Amino acid sequence: MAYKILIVDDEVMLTDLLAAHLQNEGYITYTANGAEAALQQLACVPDLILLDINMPDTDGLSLCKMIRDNVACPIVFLTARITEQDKVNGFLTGGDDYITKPFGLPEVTARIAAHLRRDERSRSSQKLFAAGGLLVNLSSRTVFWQQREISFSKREFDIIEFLITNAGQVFDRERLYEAVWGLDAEGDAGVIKEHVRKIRQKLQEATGRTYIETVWGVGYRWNR
Amino acid sequence: MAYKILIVDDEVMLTDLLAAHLQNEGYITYTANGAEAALQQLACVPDLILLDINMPDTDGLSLCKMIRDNVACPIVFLTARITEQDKVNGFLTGGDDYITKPFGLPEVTARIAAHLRRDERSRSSQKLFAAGGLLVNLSSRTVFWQQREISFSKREFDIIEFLITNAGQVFDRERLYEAVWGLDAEGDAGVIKEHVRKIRQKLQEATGRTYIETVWGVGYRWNR
DNA sequence: CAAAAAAGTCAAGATTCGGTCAAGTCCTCC
DNA sequence: GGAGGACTTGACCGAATCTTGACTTTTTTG
Repeated sequence: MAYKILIVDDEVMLTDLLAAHLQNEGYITYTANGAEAALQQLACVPDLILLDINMPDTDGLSLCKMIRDNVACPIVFLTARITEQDKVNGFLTGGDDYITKPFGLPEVTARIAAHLRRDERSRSSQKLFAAGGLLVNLSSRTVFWQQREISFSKREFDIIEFLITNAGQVFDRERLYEAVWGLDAEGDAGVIKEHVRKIRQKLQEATGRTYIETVWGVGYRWNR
Repeated sequence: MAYKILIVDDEVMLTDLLAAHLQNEGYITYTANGAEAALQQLACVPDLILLDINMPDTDGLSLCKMIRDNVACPIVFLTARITEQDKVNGFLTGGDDYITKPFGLPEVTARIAAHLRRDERSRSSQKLFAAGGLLVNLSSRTVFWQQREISFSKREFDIIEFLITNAGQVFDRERLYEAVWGLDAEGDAGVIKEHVRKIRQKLQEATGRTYIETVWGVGYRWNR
Protein backbone atom coordinates (compact mmCIF):
# COMPACT_ATOMS: atom_id res chain seq x y z
CA MET A 1 0.00 0.00 0.00
CA ALA A 2 1.27 3.41 -0.90
CA TYR A 3 1.64 5.79 2.01
CA LYS A 4 0.32 9.30 1.87
CA ILE A 5 2.56 12.10 3.04
CA LEU A 6 1.56 15.67 3.58
CA ILE A 7 4.33 18.25 3.25
CA VAL A 8 3.80 21.62 4.89
CA ASP A 9 6.27 24.44 4.36
CA ASP A 10 5.97 28.03 3.26
CA GLU A 11 8.71 27.71 0.66
CA VAL A 12 7.19 26.39 -2.54
CA MET A 13 10.59 25.39 -3.84
CA LEU A 14 11.14 23.15 -0.87
CA THR A 15 7.74 21.49 -0.85
CA ASP A 16 8.01 20.81 -4.55
CA LEU A 17 11.47 19.38 -4.19
CA LEU A 18 10.46 17.09 -1.36
CA ALA A 19 7.28 16.08 -3.15
CA ALA A 20 9.15 15.15 -6.31
CA HIS A 21 11.70 13.18 -4.36
CA LEU A 22 9.18 11.33 -2.26
CA GLN A 23 6.99 10.51 -5.22
CA ASN A 24 10.05 8.99 -6.72
CA GLU A 25 10.29 6.79 -3.66
CA GLY A 26 6.78 5.57 -4.21
CA TYR A 27 4.86 7.78 -1.82
CA ILE A 28 1.74 9.73 -2.60
CA THR A 29 2.37 13.34 -1.69
CA TYR A 30 0.29 16.35 -0.86
CA THR A 31 1.67 19.81 -0.28
CA ALA A 32 0.53 22.89 1.54
CA ASN A 33 2.29 26.23 1.73
CA GLY A 34 0.52 27.71 4.68
CA ALA A 35 -1.46 26.91 7.78
CA GLU A 36 -4.82 27.20 6.16
CA ALA A 37 -3.89 25.04 3.20
CA ALA A 38 -2.43 22.50 5.60
CA LEU A 39 -5.68 22.15 7.48
CA GLN A 40 -7.58 21.70 4.26
CA GLN A 41 -5.21 19.05 3.06
CA LEU A 42 -5.87 17.04 6.23
CA ALA A 43 -8.95 15.80 4.48
CA CYS A 44 -6.69 13.47 2.51
CA VAL A 45 -5.94 11.70 5.84
CA PRO A 46 -2.19 11.36 5.45
CA ASP A 47 -0.08 8.63 7.05
CA LEU A 48 2.66 11.06 7.97
CA ILE A 49 3.14 14.81 7.97
CA LEU A 50 6.30 16.79 7.33
CA LEU A 51 5.74 20.11 9.01
CA ASP A 52 7.76 23.29 9.12
CA ILE A 53 6.93 24.91 12.43
CA ASN A 54 8.75 28.13 11.72
CA MET A 55 6.54 29.41 8.97
CA PRO A 56 5.98 33.17 8.94
CA ASP A 57 2.47 34.37 9.81
CA THR A 58 1.77 31.07 11.52
CA ASP A 59 1.71 29.97 15.10
CA GLY A 60 3.42 26.61 14.83
CA LEU A 61 2.20 25.28 18.12
CA SER A 62 -1.46 25.87 17.56
CA LEU A 63 -1.30 24.64 13.97
CA CYS A 64 0.32 21.51 15.27
CA LYS A 65 -2.37 21.11 17.88
CA MET A 66 -5.10 21.49 15.31
CA ILE A 67 -3.53 18.83 13.19
CA ARG A 68 -3.27 16.46 16.13
CA ASP A 69 -6.87 17.04 17.05
CA ASN A 70 -7.97 15.89 13.66
CA VAL A 71 -5.68 13.12 12.53
CA ALA A 72 -3.60 10.59 14.42
CA CYS A 73 -0.41 10.17 12.42
CA PRO A 74 3.22 10.87 13.20
CA ILE A 75 4.48 14.37 12.53
CA VAL A 76 8.06 15.01 11.54
CA PHE A 77 9.07 18.61 12.11
CA LEU A 78 11.31 20.48 9.76
CA THR A 79 12.98 23.20 11.73
CA ALA A 80 16.04 25.29 12.16
CA ARG A 81 16.42 23.86 15.60
CA ILE A 82 14.40 22.42 18.43
CA THR A 83 14.95 24.08 21.75
CA GLU A 84 14.27 22.58 25.10
CA GLN A 85 11.43 25.03 25.37
CA ASP A 86 9.85 23.63 22.22
CA LYS A 87 9.80 20.20 23.75
CA VAL A 88 8.19 21.51 26.85
CA ASN A 89 5.62 23.35 24.78
CA GLY A 90 4.47 20.02 23.53
CA PHE A 91 5.59 20.20 19.96
CA LEU A 92 6.98 16.74 20.28
CA THR A 93 4.74 13.99 21.53
CA GLY A 94 4.96 10.23 21.40
CA GLY A 95 5.12 9.38 17.73
CA ASP A 96 6.90 12.48 16.57
CA ASP A 97 10.37 13.42 15.45
CA TYR A 98 12.25 16.37 14.01
CA ILE A 99 14.82 17.03 11.36
CA THR A 100 16.93 20.15 11.57
CA LYS A 101 17.56 22.27 8.54
CA PRO A 102 19.59 22.02 6.46
CA PHE A 103 19.01 18.36 5.76
CA GLY A 104 19.76 15.93 2.95
CA LEU A 105 17.10 14.09 1.04
CA PRO A 106 18.39 10.64 2.03
CA GLU A 107 18.02 11.62 5.65
CA VAL A 108 14.41 12.60 5.11
CA THR A 109 13.47 9.39 3.35
CA ALA A 110 15.20 7.29 5.94
CA ARG A 111 13.35 8.94 8.79
CA ILE A 112 10.05 8.69 7.02
CA ALA A 113 10.50 5.03 6.33
CA ALA A 114 11.44 4.36 9.93
CA HIS A 115 8.40 6.19 11.25
CA LEU A 116 5.98 4.48 8.95
CA ARG A 117 7.38 1.11 9.93
CA ARG A 118 7.07 1.88 13.58
CA ASP A 119 3.61 3.30 13.20
CA GLU A 120 2.51 0.25 11.28
CA ARG A 121 3.74 -2.05 13.98
CA SER A 122 2.37 -0.15 16.91
CA ARG A 123 -0.96 0.81 15.43
CA SER A 124 -2.31 -2.68 15.75
CA SER A 125 -1.34 -3.07 19.37
CA GLN A 126 -0.57 0.15 21.05
CA LYS A 127 -0.53 -0.30 24.77
CA LEU A 128 0.66 3.01 26.04
CA PHE A 129 -1.07 6.32 25.80
CA ALA A 130 0.56 9.50 26.92
CA ALA A 131 -1.11 12.86 26.76
CA GLY A 132 0.13 15.92 28.55
CA GLY A 133 1.32 14.37 31.78
CA LEU A 134 -1.25 11.59 31.84
CA LEU A 135 0.06 8.11 31.19
CA VAL A 136 -2.35 5.29 30.50
CA ASN A 137 -0.94 1.79 30.28
CA LEU A 138 -3.35 -0.74 28.87
CA SER A 139 -1.22 -3.77 29.66
CA SER A 140 -0.89 -3.10 33.34
CA ARG A 141 -4.19 -1.24 33.42
CA THR A 142 -2.68 1.64 35.31
CA VAL A 143 -3.03 5.38 35.02
CA PHE A 144 -0.38 7.77 36.21
CA TRP A 145 -0.36 11.50 36.58
CA GLN A 146 3.18 12.74 37.02
CA GLN A 147 4.58 10.14 39.43
CA ARG A 148 1.32 9.42 41.17
CA GLU A 149 -1.05 6.61 40.33
CA ILE A 150 -4.75 7.18 39.94
CA SER A 151 -6.69 4.01 40.61
CA PHE A 152 -9.75 3.00 38.67
CA SER A 153 -12.13 0.10 39.03
CA LYS A 154 -12.58 -2.46 36.27
CA ARG A 155 -15.52 -0.81 34.58
CA GLU A 156 -14.00 2.60 34.93
CA PHE A 157 -10.80 1.50 33.29
CA ASP A 158 -12.66 -0.35 30.55
CA ILE A 159 -14.45 2.84 29.65
CA ILE A 160 -11.24 4.84 29.68
CA GLU A 161 -9.56 2.21 27.56
CA PHE A 162 -12.24 2.27 24.93
CA LEU A 163 -12.46 6.02 24.76
CA ILE A 164 -8.74 6.57 24.71
CA THR A 165 -8.09 4.05 21.96
CA ASN A 166 -10.70 5.89 19.95
CA ALA A 167 -9.73 9.33 21.15
CA GLY A 168 -11.48 12.21 19.49
CA GLN A 169 -14.45 10.22 18.33
CA VAL A 170 -17.85 10.65 19.89
CA PHE A 171 -19.77 7.65 21.17
CA ASP A 172 -23.29 7.60 22.46
CA ARG A 173 -24.05 5.73 25.64
CA GLU A 174 -25.50 2.76 23.81
CA ARG A 175 -22.31 2.22 21.81
CA LEU A 176 -20.14 2.66 24.85
CA TYR A 177 -22.23 0.23 26.80
CA GLU A 178 -22.08 -2.23 23.96
CA ALA A 179 -18.32 -1.87 23.67
CA VAL A 180 -17.58 -2.31 27.35
CA TRP A 181 -20.30 -4.60 28.64
CA GLY A 182 -20.47 -6.72 25.50
CA LEU A 183 -22.92 -7.08 22.70
CA ASP A 184 -25.38 -9.31 24.45
CA ALA A 185 -25.33 -7.52 27.74
CA GLU A 186 -28.70 -6.42 28.88
CA GLY A 187 -29.13 -3.52 31.15
CA ASP A 188 -29.50 0.18 31.14
CA ALA A 189 -26.86 2.23 29.37
CA GLY A 190 -27.64 4.85 31.98
CA VAL A 191 -24.99 3.32 34.22
CA ILE A 192 -22.46 5.02 32.03
CA LYS A 193 -23.46 8.34 33.49
CA GLU A 194 -22.48 7.21 36.92
CA HIS A 195 -19.19 5.65 35.86
CA VAL A 196 -18.24 8.69 33.85
CA ARG A 197 -18.94 10.79 36.88
CA LYS A 198 -16.55 8.73 38.97
CA ILE A 199 -13.87 8.78 36.31
CA ARG A 200 -14.13 12.52 35.90
CA GLN A 201 -14.05 13.03 39.62
CA LYS A 202 -10.84 11.08 40.00
CA LEU A 203 -9.18 12.69 37.01
CA GLN A 204 -10.22 16.15 38.06
CA GLU A 205 -8.92 15.63 41.53
CA ALA A 206 -5.56 14.43 40.33
CA THR A 207 -4.94 16.39 37.17
CA GLY A 208 -7.25 19.35 37.24
CA ARG A 209 -8.89 18.32 34.01
CA THR A 210 -11.63 15.96 33.13
CA TYR A 211 -10.55 14.58 29.74
CA ILE A 212 -13.95 13.12 28.99
CA GLU A 213 -16.07 15.69 27.26
CA THR A 214 -19.83 15.59 26.82
CA VAL A 215 -21.23 16.23 23.39
CA TRP A 216 -24.71 17.28 24.28
CA GLY A 217 -27.42 15.06 22.85
CA VAL A 218 -24.84 12.75 21.33
CA GLY A 219 -22.40 11.20 23.73
CA TYR A 220 -18.90 11.29 25.17
CA ARG A 221 -15.49 11.96 23.71
CA TRP A 222 -11.95 11.60 25.04
CA ASN A 223 -9.99 14.79 24.62
CA ARG A 224 -6.24 14.53 24.40
CA MET B 1 -23.63 2.20 1.47
CA ALA B 2 -25.35 -1.14 1.59
CA TYR B 3 -23.39 -3.89 3.29
CA LYS B 4 -23.03 -7.34 1.80
CA ILE B 5 -23.63 -10.34 4.00
CA LEU B 6 -22.91 -13.94 3.15
CA ILE B 7 -25.03 -16.53 4.94
CA VAL B 8 -23.70 -20.08 5.14
CA ASP B 9 -25.84 -22.87 6.58
CA ASP B 10 -26.90 -26.28 5.33
CA GLU B 11 -30.55 -25.68 6.11
CA VAL B 12 -32.12 -23.92 3.16
CA MET B 13 -35.07 -22.84 5.26
CA LEU B 14 -32.77 -21.01 7.63
CA THR B 15 -30.62 -19.28 5.04
CA ASP B 16 -33.71 -18.12 3.22
CA LEU B 17 -35.32 -16.84 6.36
CA LEU B 18 -32.21 -14.94 7.38
CA ALA B 19 -31.72 -13.62 3.88
CA ALA B 20 -35.26 -12.32 3.69
CA HIS B 21 -35.00 -10.69 7.07
CA LEU B 22 -31.65 -9.07 6.41
CA GLN B 23 -32.72 -7.80 3.02
CA ASN B 24 -35.57 -6.20 4.82
CA GLU B 25 -33.06 -4.42 6.99
CA GLY B 26 -31.36 -3.04 3.93
CA TYR B 27 -28.51 -5.48 3.52
CA ILE B 28 -27.50 -7.25 0.36
CA THR B 29 -27.44 -10.97 1.02
CA TYR B 30 -25.82 -14.00 -0.51
CA THR B 31 -26.48 -17.57 0.60
CA ALA B 32 -24.58 -20.84 0.43
CA ASN B 33 -25.77 -24.23 1.64
CA GLY B 34 -22.48 -26.04 1.79
CA ALA B 35 -18.76 -25.59 2.10
CA GLU B 36 -18.06 -25.57 -1.57
CA ALA B 37 -20.81 -23.10 -2.37
CA ALA B 38 -19.55 -20.92 0.45
CA LEU B 39 -16.09 -20.70 -1.01
CA GLN B 40 -17.49 -19.83 -4.39
CA GLN B 41 -19.65 -17.10 -2.94
CA LEU B 42 -16.59 -15.46 -1.43
CA ALA B 43 -16.13 -13.91 -4.84
CA CYS B 44 -18.81 -11.40 -3.87
CA VAL B 45 -16.43 -10.04 -1.21
CA PRO B 46 -18.88 -9.79 1.66
CA ASP B 47 -18.55 -7.33 4.51
CA LEU B 48 -19.61 -9.93 7.05
CA ILE B 49 -20.22 -13.67 7.05
CA LEU B 50 -22.78 -15.64 9.05
CA LEU B 51 -21.41 -19.16 9.26
CA ASP B 52 -22.81 -22.40 10.65
CA ILE B 53 -19.82 -24.41 11.79
CA ASN B 54 -21.77 -27.56 12.54
CA MET B 55 -22.76 -28.44 9.01
CA PRO B 56 -22.77 -32.15 8.16
CA ASP B 57 -20.13 -33.35 5.72
CA THR B 58 -18.04 -30.32 6.49
CA ASP B 59 -15.07 -29.70 8.70
CA GLY B 60 -16.03 -26.36 10.21
CA LEU B 61 -12.56 -25.42 11.31
CA SER B 62 -10.88 -25.87 7.98
CA LEU B 63 -13.71 -24.19 6.09
CA CYS B 64 -13.38 -21.28 8.43
CA LYS B 65 -9.66 -21.18 7.88
CA MET B 66 -10.11 -21.23 4.13
CA ILE B 67 -12.50 -18.32 4.36
CA ARG B 68 -10.13 -16.33 6.47
CA ASP B 69 -7.33 -16.89 4.04
CA ASN B 70 -9.39 -15.28 1.34
CA VAL B 71 -11.33 -12.43 2.85
CA ALA B 72 -10.74 -10.21 5.84
CA CYS B 73 -14.16 -9.56 7.25
CA PRO B 74 -15.73 -10.42 10.58
CA ILE B 75 -17.32 -13.85 10.84
CA VAL B 76 -20.28 -14.47 13.10
CA PHE B 77 -20.75 -18.14 13.90
CA LEU B 78 -24.12 -19.77 14.18
CA THR B 79 -23.76 -22.75 16.42
CA ALA B 80 -25.42 -24.99 18.92
CA ARG B 81 -22.77 -24.06 21.40
CA ILE B 82 -19.18 -22.95 21.63
CA THR B 83 -16.99 -25.02 23.89
CA GLU B 84 -13.78 -23.89 25.43
CA GLN B 85 -12.06 -26.28 23.09
CA ASP B 86 -13.54 -24.50 20.09
CA LYS B 87 -12.06 -21.26 21.23
CA VAL B 88 -8.68 -22.89 21.62
CA ASN B 89 -8.96 -24.38 18.16
CA GLY B 90 -9.07 -20.90 16.82
CA PHE B 91 -12.61 -20.64 15.66
CA LEU B 92 -12.85 -17.31 17.29
CA THR B 93 -10.27 -14.73 16.43
CA GLY B 94 -10.12 -11.00 16.85
CA GLY B 95 -13.06 -9.65 14.94
CA ASP B 96 -15.33 -12.59 15.37
CA ASP B 97 -18.36 -13.47 17.39
CA TYR B 98 -20.86 -16.25 17.77
CA ILE B 99 -24.56 -16.64 18.26
CA THR B 100 -25.90 -19.81 19.79
CA LYS B 101 -28.94 -21.51 18.36
CA PRO B 102 -31.75 -21.04 18.81
CA PHE B 103 -31.58 -17.29 18.28
CA GLY B 104 -34.02 -14.51 17.56
CA LEU B 105 -33.85 -12.36 14.49
CA PRO B 106 -33.44 -9.13 16.46
CA GLU B 107 -30.38 -10.59 18.10
CA VAL B 108 -28.85 -11.39 14.75
CA THR B 109 -29.43 -7.94 13.33
CA ALA B 110 -28.12 -6.28 16.45
CA ARG B 111 -24.89 -8.24 16.35
CA ILE B 112 -24.41 -7.67 12.67
CA ALA B 113 -24.94 -3.95 13.01
CA ALA B 114 -22.48 -3.78 15.87
CA HIS B 115 -19.79 -5.66 14.00
CA LEU B 116 -20.14 -3.59 10.89
CA ARG B 117 -19.90 -0.45 12.95
CA ARG B 118 -16.74 -1.64 14.61
CA ASP B 119 -15.24 -2.67 11.34
CA GLU B 120 -16.13 0.67 9.86
CA ARG B 121 -14.43 2.46 12.67
CA SER B 122 -11.13 0.71 12.32
CA ARG B 123 -11.15 1.05 8.57
CA SER B 124 -11.47 4.79 8.31
CA SER B 125 -11.68 6.39 11.67
CA GLN B 126 -11.53 9.97 10.51
CA LYS B 127 -14.10 11.53 8.31
CA LEU B 128 -12.96 14.99 7.46
CA PHE B 129 -14.33 17.68 5.24
CA ALA B 130 -12.28 20.70 4.40
CA ALA B 131 -13.77 23.52 2.43
CA GLY B 132 -12.35 26.99 2.12
CA GLY B 133 -10.76 27.26 5.52
CA LEU B 134 -13.55 25.39 7.23
CA LEU B 135 -12.72 22.02 8.72
CA VAL B 136 -15.57 19.70 9.57
CA ASN B 137 -14.76 16.49 11.42
CA LEU B 138 -17.62 14.03 11.44
CA SER B 139 -16.04 11.63 13.92
CA SER B 140 -15.50 14.17 16.61
CA ARG B 141 -18.42 16.30 15.48
CA THR B 142 -16.35 19.45 15.54
CA VAL B 143 -16.13 22.40 13.19
CA PHE B 144 -13.08 24.62 13.02
CA TRP B 145 -12.43 27.89 11.29
CA GLN B 146 -8.73 28.63 11.26
CA GLN B 147 -7.72 27.66 14.78
CA ARG B 148 -11.05 28.45 16.38
CA GLU B 149 -13.81 26.00 17.08
CA ILE B 150 -17.38 26.84 16.21
CA SER B 151 -19.78 24.87 18.36
CA PHE B 152 -23.04 23.48 17.11
CA SER B 153 -25.86 21.68 18.82
CA LYS B 154 -26.82 18.14 17.89
CA ARG B 155 -29.50 19.04 15.38
CA GLU B 156 -27.42 21.81 13.92
CA PHE B 157 -24.48 19.51 13.38
CA ASP B 158 -26.70 16.79 11.98
CA ILE B 159 -27.97 19.19 9.37
CA ILE B 160 -24.48 20.36 8.51
CA GLU B 161 -23.30 16.77 8.26
CA PHE B 162 -26.03 15.85 5.87
CA LEU B 163 -25.63 18.88 3.68
CA ILE B 164 -21.87 18.73 3.58
CA THR B 165 -21.73 15.07 2.68
CA ASN B 166 -24.08 15.88 -0.14
CA ALA B 167 -22.53 19.21 -0.97
CA GLY B 168 -23.83 20.89 -4.08
CA GLN B 169 -27.16 19.10 -4.05
CA VAL B 170 -30.35 20.91 -3.18
CA PHE B 171 -32.74 19.46 -0.63
CA ASP B 172 -36.18 20.70 0.20
CA ARG B 173 -37.14 21.00 3.81
CA GLU B 174 -39.17 17.81 3.80
CA ARG B 175 -36.20 15.79 2.62
CA LEU B 176 -33.83 17.39 5.04
CA TYR B 177 -36.23 16.78 7.86
CA GLU B 178 -36.58 13.18 6.85
CA ALA B 179 -32.84 12.72 6.60
CA VAL B 180 -32.01 14.20 9.97
CA TRP B 181 -35.03 13.44 12.11
CA GLY B 182 -35.63 10.02 10.60
CA LEU B 183 -38.19 8.63 8.23
CA ASP B 184 -40.86 8.01 10.79
CA ALA B 185 -40.48 11.29 12.58
CA GLU B 186 -43.57 13.34 12.84
CA GLY B 187 -43.44 17.05 13.17
CA ASP B 188 -43.24 20.18 11.17
CA ALA B 189 -40.40 20.52 8.69
CA GLY B 190 -40.64 24.21 9.44
CA VAL B 191 -38.18 23.74 12.31
CA ILE B 192 -35.49 23.55 9.71
CA LYS B 193 -35.88 27.25 9.06
CA GLU B 194 -34.94 28.00 12.60
CA HIS B 195 -31.99 25.61 12.75
CA VAL B 196 -30.65 26.86 9.46
CA ARG B 197 -30.86 30.37 10.82
CA LYS B 198 -28.78 29.44 13.84
CA ILE B 199 -26.22 27.62 11.74
CA ARG B 200 -25.87 30.53 9.36
CA GLN B 201 -25.60 32.95 12.21
CA LYS B 202 -22.73 31.04 13.81
CA LEU B 203 -20.94 30.50 10.54
CA GLN B 204 -21.36 34.11 9.50
CA GLU B 205 -20.04 35.35 12.78
CA ALA B 206 -16.96 33.19 12.63
CA THR B 207 -16.13 33.02 8.96
CA GLY B 208 -17.92 35.89 7.29
CA ARG B 209 -19.90 33.61 5.06
CA THR B 210 -22.94 31.48 5.39
CA TYR B 211 -22.19 28.35 3.36
CA ILE B 212 -25.82 27.27 3.28
CA GLU B 213 -27.52 28.77 0.28
CA THR B 214 -31.23 29.05 -0.28
CA VAL B 215 -32.55 27.93 -3.62
CA TRP B 216 -35.75 29.83 -3.71
CA GLY B 217 -38.85 27.70 -3.95
CA VAL B 218 -36.78 24.53 -3.74
CA GLY B 219 -34.59 24.18 -0.70
CA TYR B 220 -31.10 24.46 0.71
CA ARG B 221 -27.67 23.65 -0.62
CA TRP B 222 -24.20 23.55 0.92
CA ASN B 223 -21.74 25.72 -0.95
CA ARG B 224 -18.06 25.08 -0.54
C1' DC C 1 -48.18 47.59 -8.12
C1' DA C 2 -50.59 44.66 -5.01
C1' DA C 3 -51.45 40.17 -3.41
C1' DA C 4 -49.74 35.73 -2.50
C1' DA C 5 -46.27 32.60 -1.44
C1' DA C 6 -42.00 31.48 0.41
C1' DA C 7 -38.38 32.27 3.51
C1' DG C 8 -36.47 34.47 7.61
C1' DT C 9 -36.76 36.26 12.46
C1' DC C 10 -37.82 36.25 17.19
C1' DA C 11 -39.20 35.15 21.81
C1' DA C 12 -41.33 32.02 24.88
C1' DG C 13 -42.80 27.59 26.35
C1' DA C 14 -42.02 22.63 26.09
C1' DT C 15 -38.97 19.03 26.06
C1' DT C 16 -35.09 16.37 26.45
C1' DC C 17 -30.80 15.40 28.31
C1' DG C 18 -26.92 14.89 31.49
C1' DG C 19 -25.17 15.29 36.25
C1' DT C 20 -25.93 14.14 40.86
C1' DC C 21 -27.30 11.70 44.78
C1' DA C 22 -28.82 8.13 47.76
C1' DA C 23 -30.03 3.66 48.29
C1' DG C 24 -29.89 -1.08 47.11
C1' DT C 25 -27.53 -5.31 45.36
C1' DC C 26 -23.73 -8.06 44.35
C1' DC C 27 -19.28 -9.82 44.99
C1' DT C 28 -14.95 -10.76 47.11
C1' DC C 29 -11.86 -11.20 50.60
C1' DC C 30 -11.01 -11.79 55.22
C1' DG D 1 -20.81 -14.48 57.89
C1' DG D 2 -19.54 -9.84 57.83
C1' DA D 3 -17.16 -5.67 56.03
C1' DG D 4 -16.06 -3.03 52.27
C1' DG D 5 -15.73 -1.93 47.67
C1' DA D 6 -17.80 -2.08 43.14
C1' DC D 7 -21.70 -1.97 40.30
C1' DT D 8 -26.67 -0.61 39.36
C1' DT D 9 -30.83 1.66 39.56
C1' DG D 10 -34.15 5.19 39.69
C1' DA D 11 -35.53 9.65 40.87
C1' DC D 12 -34.74 14.44 40.68
C1' DC D 13 -33.13 19.03 39.13
C1' DG D 14 -31.30 22.40 36.39
C1' DA D 15 -29.52 23.52 32.03
C1' DA D 16 -29.17 23.14 27.08
C1' DT D 17 -31.73 22.54 23.29
C1' DC D 18 -35.79 22.02 20.43
C1' DT D 19 -40.10 23.48 18.78
C1' DT D 20 -43.83 26.41 17.94
C1' DG D 21 -46.46 30.05 16.19
C1' DA D 22 -46.93 34.73 15.27
C1' DC D 23 -44.80 38.19 12.78
C1' DT D 24 -41.63 40.43 9.22
C1' DT D 25 -39.19 40.49 5.07
C1' DT D 26 -38.22 39.03 0.47
C1' DT D 27 -39.47 37.19 -3.86
C1' DT D 28 -42.59 35.97 -7.32
C1' DT D 29 -46.65 36.45 -10.02
C1' DG D 30 -51.03 38.15 -11.86
